[in-house]
Formats: sequence, C-alpha cells, structure tokens
Amino acid sequence: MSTDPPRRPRLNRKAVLRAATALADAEGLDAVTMRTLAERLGVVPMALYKHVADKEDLLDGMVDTLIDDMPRPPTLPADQWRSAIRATLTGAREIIAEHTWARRAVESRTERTGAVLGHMDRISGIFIAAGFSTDLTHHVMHLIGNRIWGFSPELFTGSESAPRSARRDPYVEGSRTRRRIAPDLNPTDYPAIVAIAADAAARRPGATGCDEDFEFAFALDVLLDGIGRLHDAGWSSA
Amino acid sequence: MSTDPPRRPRLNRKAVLRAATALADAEGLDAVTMRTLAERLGVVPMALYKHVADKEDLLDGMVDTLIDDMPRPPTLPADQWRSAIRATLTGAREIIAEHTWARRAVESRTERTGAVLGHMDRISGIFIAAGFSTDLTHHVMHLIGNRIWGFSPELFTGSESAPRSARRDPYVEGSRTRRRIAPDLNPTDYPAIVAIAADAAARRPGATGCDEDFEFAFALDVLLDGIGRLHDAGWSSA
DNA sequence: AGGCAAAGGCGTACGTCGTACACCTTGCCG
DNA sequence: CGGCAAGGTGTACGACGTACGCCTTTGCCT
Repeated sequence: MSTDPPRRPRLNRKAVLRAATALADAEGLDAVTMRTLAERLGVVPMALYKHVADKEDLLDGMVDTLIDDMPRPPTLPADQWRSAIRATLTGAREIIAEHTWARRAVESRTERTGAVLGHMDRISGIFIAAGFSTDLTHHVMHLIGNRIWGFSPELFTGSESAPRSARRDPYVEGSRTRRRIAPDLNPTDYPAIVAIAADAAARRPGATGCDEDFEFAFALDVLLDGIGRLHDAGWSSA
Repeated sequence: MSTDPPRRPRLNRKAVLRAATALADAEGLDAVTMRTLAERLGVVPMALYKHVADKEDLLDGMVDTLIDDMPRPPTLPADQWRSAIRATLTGAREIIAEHTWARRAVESRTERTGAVLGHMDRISGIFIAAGFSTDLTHHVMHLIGNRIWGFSPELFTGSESAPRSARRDPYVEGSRTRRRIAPDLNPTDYPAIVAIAADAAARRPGATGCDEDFEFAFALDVLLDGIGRLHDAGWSSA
C-alpha cells in the first residue's frame, strides 16, 4: 500500500530562518525554541541542526535575514552624507520596528556575521566617501554605536513591551506575579525622574512610555551635528 | 551525641548577592547558576529563594550592588555640569570595569530597580541643577542612553572577551569548534571595515580590539558638546 | 539503469537549568 | 515554655539545548 503523497518539501536554512522569524513575530522571542520551531516545521527538533549550527547560529541567521531586508538607499553625492546616513538608519529602523523581538535579538548577538559587517561597512562607507578620514570614521562608528540599527537604547521602560509581571503566562485570575524581594520604591527619592515623567506626560497626554521615534531622531540630529563639526575641523585622534 | 558546632551564619540577601558577585568575578556570568551559587554558600539551591525572588531578581540585585559601590562625586557648582557628569560616568565606568560580567548583566536588565532609578536620578539631577529644562534633560538622558553606565556599546568585538569558539569548554586537543553554517567571509566585501581595521592597527601596534577608554571619552566629549550647545540655544521639544 | 555517496531527517537519551511544593528546624519573643 | 515566623531541606517536574547513531531520500556519475 502506498501511503506517500503529502510530502513536505525539504528544509533549507532559509526556510528555517523564515519560520523562526514568523514564530518570533507571532509569539515572541522566548517562544523560539528548537523544539517548537521544529514542531511548526513538521519536523523533529534534531532535524534543524542540519541547517543551523546551534541556537546562537539560528538567532544570528534571523538577524541576518532582517539585515537583508533593510532598504539600500541610493548612493547620494558625497556631500550629502547626512541624508545618506539618515536614510540608511531610518531604513534599518523600519525593518527592526516591524519585529518586536528584533531589538532584543540584535542586542544579544556577539558574532559579527557577514550581514552585520556588510551593514556596518555600508555606513562606514558613506563617511569615507564623504571624505572623512578612516580614523574619524572609526570613532564615529563607535559614537553611533547601536544606533546603526535604528533604535535608541530603552531607558525608562522594559523591553519587548510590558513589565516582567505581564510577560509570564496569563494567570487569568489573581494575576499573581512573584513579588520582588527588594523594598518598594518611594517617588520622592527620585525627584528628577519624577519631574521628567511629569513633564513628558503633560506633553503627550494619554501616551504611555516615551516617543521612541522622537528620541531616535533627536539623538541622530545631535550626533550628525557633532560628527559634522569634527569633520569640518579636521579632527584626528593623533 | 552533639555534633553541632560548625554552624554557618544565617544567610541574607546581601550575602547572597555578594557571593553571586564573587562567583561571577571568578568564573563568569554563566557560572552564576542557582545551583552552583547555593553550593558555594554551603546551602541547598532552594534556600536561595528565601532571599531572592528568582534569578532575574538575583541579577537585578547584583547590578544594584554595583551601583551602590559607584562613587558619588561631590556636588559641583551648577555651571560645572560637564565635570559633574564626567565624574559620575567615569565613576560608574570604574566599577563596571572591575567586573567583566557587569556590562552583560546591565544590558540584560529590564527592571528599573531603586538603585537604577537612583543612578539615573543623580545624572538627571545634575542637568536640572545646571538650569536645563526638564524637557531637555529628558531627551538628553535618552541621548546618553547606556553610556550612563560608563561604557560604549561593543561594536567590533564580542562580549565578555573572546569569540564564542573560545568560550566553550576547553577541548584540549583538536579544539574543534562548531562551524558556523553560513559561508565564510571575504574581506574584499567590506572595504571600509578593512580600512578602519588597518588604520586602527597601525595606530596601536600590537593592540587587540579597540581602545574602549578612548572611545568612551571621545563619545562623551561629542555628547557633552552637543548637549551644551542645545542648552545654550534654549532648545525645547515644542 | 544502477549504484553510491552525501544530504536530510529521525529517535533516543543525557545533562543542566529554574523553581514549585511540602516539609523540617531554628531562634526569638511574650 | 510554647508558639510562630523566618530560614533551610528534599524531592521532583518540566523546560531546554544538543550528542550520537541510524535510516531514507536525493542527485549525480558512470
């Protein structure tokens, strides 16, 4: 008896990464486990290891996929480096923003894959093409830091939305969350923070958290301004 | 028969955190596991949970301890805010630098504990005392971002020293490391990066990796300069 | 057409982790 | 002295990543 037909097409790295991305999109980065990923692919966990060296490699690959999706803005005249950088980082930002898990994933990567190097190379290349010295470009890259990914560090709030309490499984009732053992906070101990929070709340009634788009644009302005100044002054590290 | 004497003094949160810090200092952050930590304290793993809510809380506590150890520079005249900020961040940097695991730990925290808020409050307070608007101070804090901890993001190298390959247990011979599955890199694909690396190597013969102290100071200069400019210009987000 | 190596996939199993839960033990205070 | 809360124990469970050996399919070369 021939019970053959419903054959799943063979897996390959791309398909695995695509599925992992979909899983992370749908259920968060913590749901991306070799076991559940395999299950979604209709395959046994160990099968994944034929396409991915280990879990780190899987995460690396997911980030690489993101990078591949980032728009490559057209080359601009060298003197328009500000616009070129802005376009590149904004493009990165768009892609990252489409995936709630991306920020955490990017920050956890330590391997510099080809895609990562490529991204950094494109950015550095803009400066160099604009006549920046390699020296200055180098330090400017450090200055920009993680903002090459199009996001600013989260300062006042937790990652991947919501405080830890809400991140655990839904205790439908009681919603008991494990209590921190450290003592509770007293707002009067943090007058500056409280003032900032109050001011921010007043400026954006009804908003929760900070306006990340604004913060990113603001920071980028300051950075590009400072960078331009250094270049114009012929800065060098010697 | 009385087999009593060698009684271990009772545990408390502080002692647990101190032991965890010592363990991380000696054997790295990955060695900090509830089990081994308990073992070092001569106690059964579950005993720790009387002093620490869970592992996240443990990490939070470790970071809090670090913050407590950071020097509190004396209050300076309001117009010397640059020096005050510099002193605060440099102080933070010193403490963080003494613990190889600290950077990774800090970056992984999502909870804003009292100690963390306190640190941020001290920094914000300097700006506000210098006459910065709460508005500007707010955005400036976002601009500084993780550099409130005294470090710049790692750009060209991995964390907690050494590439992943070396981080696994020592295969004394063969030293086989799991091969990435993605294809190998070709330097000519990254001309800008290669140029930067070459330039950097030429400037610091024999050095490995970037000069983090320099990068931090450089970035801080640019930031403080830009920040001062905004303040002088009466910047506001409206 | 035949055969064969490589690539893909499977099953089992191990070791490590965080931690829930129920139970003792100690030390302190009235 | 009696009780109770805080500290410490023991056992156990359910993730998770992944080593290893084996089978199956595929594609290629004669």
